[in-house]
Amino acid sequence: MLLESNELVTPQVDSETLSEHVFRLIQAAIVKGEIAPGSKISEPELARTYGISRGPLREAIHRLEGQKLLVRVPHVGARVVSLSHAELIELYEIRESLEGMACRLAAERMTQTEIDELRRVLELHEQDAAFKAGVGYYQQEGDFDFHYRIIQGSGNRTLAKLLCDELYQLVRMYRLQFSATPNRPRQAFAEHHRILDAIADRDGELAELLMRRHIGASKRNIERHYVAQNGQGALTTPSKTRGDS
Amino acid sequence: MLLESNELVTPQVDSETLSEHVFRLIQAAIVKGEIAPGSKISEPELARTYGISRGPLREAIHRLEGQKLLVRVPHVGARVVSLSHAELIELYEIRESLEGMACRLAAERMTQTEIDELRRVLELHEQDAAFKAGVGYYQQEGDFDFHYRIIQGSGNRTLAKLLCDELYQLVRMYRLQFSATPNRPRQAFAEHHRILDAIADRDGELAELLMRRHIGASKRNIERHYVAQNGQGALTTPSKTRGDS
DNA sequence: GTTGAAAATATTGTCGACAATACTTTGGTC
DNA sequence: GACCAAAGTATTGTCGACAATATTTTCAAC
Repeated sequence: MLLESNELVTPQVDSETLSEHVFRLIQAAIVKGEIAPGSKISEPELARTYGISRGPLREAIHRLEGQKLLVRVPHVGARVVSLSHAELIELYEIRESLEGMACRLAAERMTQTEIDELRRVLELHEQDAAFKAGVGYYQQEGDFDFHYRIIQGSGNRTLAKLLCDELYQLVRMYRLQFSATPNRPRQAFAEHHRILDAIADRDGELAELLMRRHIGASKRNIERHYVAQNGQGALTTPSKTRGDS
Repeated sequence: MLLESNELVTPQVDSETLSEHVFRLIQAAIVKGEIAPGSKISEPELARTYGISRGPLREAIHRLEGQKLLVRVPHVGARVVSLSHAELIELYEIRESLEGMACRLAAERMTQTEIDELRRVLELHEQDAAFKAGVGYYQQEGDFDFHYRIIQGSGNRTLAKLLCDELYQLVRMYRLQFSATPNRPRQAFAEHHRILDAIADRDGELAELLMRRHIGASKRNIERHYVAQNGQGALTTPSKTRGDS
């Protein structure tokens, strides 16, 4: 009840709509795990928390539902999504397909300077990865994310919006859990490098193939984690800020 | 069997939420072209039209925005989306990728009875296509749609929801315009047949390849239409049933 | 006649209150 | 003690009204 970690009450830019503002706030809270997966969304409580009325809040909730971050049941309420193992795999199959296509297009359409920048991003990662030597190489935010740059480089803005603005919110929710696999970071880095080479060669077909294998490897990595850890059922809280009952 | 075709005006099943109801109503109206692409959505007017208050209507609008059927500008209002030529092509690139993946998965996972049913659907289409002999072969709704069946057969429910419940609304909006291309129907039918054969052979790789080429052909068909018709700019109202050429 | 500013109008954004539905608690019966 | 029913409580769904912002109209000046 007394969790007052909110520096968020002040809508500094008031040109922005309240609904829009609270939409992004809740979105971030869900992705970061501050609101536990599967937990119920109480409209009166959230309205009090953010100091707004239920009107704009409900509009935000409906948008969040569209982004698949919430699941709503009429007359009952909304819960934060909690992907089952199967659903997470399904999500990765979609990524495999979509990012494969993005990578092919990027190989065909990226400018030379964009490719050079991408190489620099990878070098940056290498230094960072060299530090941690095995653990924690995982995609930074925005421009520093290898995948993000390629998707943008595809030139397909609709695809980019779909991947970066929508599906990736879900992906990020569950990414942290599996980042600490022994060899995976090094391997992922090597795969990134080979993808970049294919793009630099303007070999769209190969670039797509490599990207699909890259994401397929991540998928298998998740599957391995799954059989290792718990037997079945839904995945539980990726970052437990608090226990819920 | 007497059936009522006017379940629109009266929300007989009041277990359904008003917002949900009007959401589907407006969605259908947009897809059918009853509300012209690019036209402004007036909240007071729509509220009067459907006999509801602005609250639920706004919630529906926010969901529609998430489905990319509306474009909203804060403090200004919402307009029905009007895809530019480039955006329509981008949409088909996404379909190419996603339905290709779906087709591969379907080849691997569909049951034998599902495959048999799919063959029967195609035979049904052949009879119908034989009638019209060249024009008008274009995907029926739901279970009778070849693509729909394959997507469902992929076993990836997340993918199926994304394709059938969301992207396809947009696709349907613009599908009618290009249905009357001379040879395309026959060719499309032949392509469907080859895809089915690949699925029956359990050849996922080939099935994916063929599906991608199939949708790629549709894409090129659209591109051809575009250069033939108008020089540039956004596509205009697909609503009118009569084909203008 | 055109341009620009200011008033008037309309539309969107937000709120609090009420109705309808789901959930919880209470109490009674077997 | 367990199970079921009814009252009570809480939450979601809907509404009408008001505030804030955009758009249109009016009208004066050049």
